[in-house]
Amino acid sequence: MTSISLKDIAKKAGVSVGTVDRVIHNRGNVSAKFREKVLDVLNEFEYKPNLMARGLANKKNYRIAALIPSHEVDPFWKLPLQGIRKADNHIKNFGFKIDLYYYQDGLDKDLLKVGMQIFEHEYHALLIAPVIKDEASIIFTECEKRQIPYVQINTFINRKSDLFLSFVGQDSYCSGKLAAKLFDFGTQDGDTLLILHLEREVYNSEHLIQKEQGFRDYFKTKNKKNIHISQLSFSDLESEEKRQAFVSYALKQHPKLSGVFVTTSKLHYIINDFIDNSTSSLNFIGFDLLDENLNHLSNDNALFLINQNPTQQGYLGIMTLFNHIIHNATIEKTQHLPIDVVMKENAAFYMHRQNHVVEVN
Amino acid sequence: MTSISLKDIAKKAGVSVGTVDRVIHNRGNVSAKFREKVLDVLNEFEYKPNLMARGLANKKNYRIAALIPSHEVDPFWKLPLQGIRKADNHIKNFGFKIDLYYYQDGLDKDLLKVGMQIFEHEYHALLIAPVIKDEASIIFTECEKRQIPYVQINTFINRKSDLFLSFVGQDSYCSGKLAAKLFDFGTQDGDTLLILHLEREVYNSEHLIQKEQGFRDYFKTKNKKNIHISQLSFSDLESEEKRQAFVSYALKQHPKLSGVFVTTSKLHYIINDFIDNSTSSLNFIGFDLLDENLNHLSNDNALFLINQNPTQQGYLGIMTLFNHIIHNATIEKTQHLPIDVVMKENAAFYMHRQNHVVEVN
DNA sequence: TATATCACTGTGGGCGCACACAGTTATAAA
DNA sequence: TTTATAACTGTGTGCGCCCACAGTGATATA
Repeated sequence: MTSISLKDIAKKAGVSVGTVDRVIHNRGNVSAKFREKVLDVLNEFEYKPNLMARGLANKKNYRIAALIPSHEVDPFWKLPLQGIRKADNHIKNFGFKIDLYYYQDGLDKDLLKVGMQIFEHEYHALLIAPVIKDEASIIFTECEKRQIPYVQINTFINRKSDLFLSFVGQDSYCSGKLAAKLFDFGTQDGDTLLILHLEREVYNSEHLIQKEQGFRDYFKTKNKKNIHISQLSFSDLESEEKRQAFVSYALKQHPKLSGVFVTTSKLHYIINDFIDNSTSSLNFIGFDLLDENLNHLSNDNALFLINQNPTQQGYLGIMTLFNHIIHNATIEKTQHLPIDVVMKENAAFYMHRQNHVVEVN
Repeated sequence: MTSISLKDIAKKAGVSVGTVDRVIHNRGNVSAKFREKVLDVLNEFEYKPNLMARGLANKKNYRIAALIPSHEVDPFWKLPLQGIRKADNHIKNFGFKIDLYYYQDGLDKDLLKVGMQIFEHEYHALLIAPVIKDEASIIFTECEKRQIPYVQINTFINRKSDLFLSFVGQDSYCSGKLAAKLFDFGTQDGDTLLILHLEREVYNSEHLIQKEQGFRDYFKTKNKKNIHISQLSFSDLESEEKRQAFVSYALKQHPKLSGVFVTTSKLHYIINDFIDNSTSSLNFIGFDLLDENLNHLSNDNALFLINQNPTQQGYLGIMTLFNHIIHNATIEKTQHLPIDVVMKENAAFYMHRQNHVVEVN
């Protein structure tokens, strides 16, 4: 009934627990004969260490660095941070310590600068949101040189190294497709749909490109309603004047506009400008359950928000590192989170979702 | 840095660990003076027991009974079962053992008969899917007499007892509203929408009533498109002849029918009959990610499936009992799971969702 | 032969907690 | 006063594991 213990293994193999321990941890100093014997018994009885006992005895400390954009610049990053904190709580009693590093997204070279500080300390693993590809790549190279395993969240940047354990995030292409399908369902013949990137350097942001591609591809395969797709970029969100100018321009350019697909969490910046300036009614699809966006949901303005599960991204990212370190588990290189379709009617259920787990403390 | 231990508390309170232990577990035999002192120190330092040490030391065994409909009758119940199994894995090293009891839904009094078998053994808690209200109520009464705490999943039956810890499931009313909103988005002026209950004794199934009510209430508050709502029930799903007859009748009755809302997971039984017999194109909304339903999603037929998160229901239900027993945690009486809107484009992400947790073994 | 070195193996303490049991004091009864 | 009883309080053991350290032989060196 009760699972097999180290001592049991030792007895069955005719050695002491110390020897079994040495075999399990590859500490050496074990004769080939015994080593083999122990390995056999270990296998035969499918020995699984008792993690509670291990955790108790093992005073080893594992340190993880987490590098994400500051939530003071973009409130979106509060959510992954929450997930990281939750994971921290769940694993801290196994001797894990997470240090947070924030970089200013938008401030030139800040990802790189803050990232390099990490290497001034000894870390066993790194969680990173590699928003800026070029700078992140330098960090990755450094990790690989120092043999530090890492997990990417939110943004995927391909690396060949074994130290790149996993990407945790959304499937951007699919989310674009999904947005298109929703609009297709609720749009009249001959209408125009606008893809709106509210970021600089779109060409350098793989996930935005993917979303647009998915959106376009959907209508490439089926477009019975003869819907017209357009695309614009704009990033001076803080200036009301410029926003207004941009929106009037966009509306003038697209007289039959019926829907706007904003590819980031920044729909809330500009939705009112569209509503105020448009003569006809518009549908909106944006991303992420920020308070700012949710307000518009309850106002019946934005029809759909696509939830990228950012909190889960942080949580899963850390847990992936934990499982790698503790269990040496094999891990999927890509861990896609669900693409939740959120409307006024079901938003509440996505807000304070619990992670019911075995709480250790 | 490292969290505070029993011994620390003992020292600070000027007593031995035994006394602190007695206070914590309310074992009595502690003078009022010391009891208060220890309680103060406990509070001041926010003592949290180390669950690893506790788990190691505590050889106590907890037994949980789980009573759900057999998945041989309705494949839906495979999903909650999966969740229960997963939870079992996560907590078995804390000395928890789950025994499964299956009853035949539809077989008269079987819930009651199988349920009463549970009381032939000693259980610390019960998880139950109380599909049949009258029979389940007798089980609840027995639990209350024997002081066995229980959690309901899937179906909610209100009880005043403190032993009724929580209901884990969907908010049926909201899911009805959500279905209405989706149809509203994609429906033309003057169309008809049909609410379809594919069950017997609808009047006795609270969750079906709730779904219908939510659906109707949505259009009560806003019906700019002047959409007509109708309702039908049908349950002879195995007979092709009767299905055909029913569907022709339904279509004839509703010439402007554009959408069908099936309130259970049984959309797959009847969707083809509708498609084959209808001259115009129809939209469908149903429940649950059964393989049978998913096939239709990928065929572009059923537009939306609402996911009730049945696997999570099983998982959360067990974890709720676990947390109650181990942490004596206060628990929300109602734990609503998200109402996921599932389309062809995001279905895959809901299929094999992981629960990343601290795996103890 | 005595001694140092090496390769290996077993032993024991301790992680934080639960619980049985032994020890201590106060109170009531003889 | 002595004894029995009750009301406390402290001590010690073990859960399964990790790891430092103390052995034990065998072989090489002085």
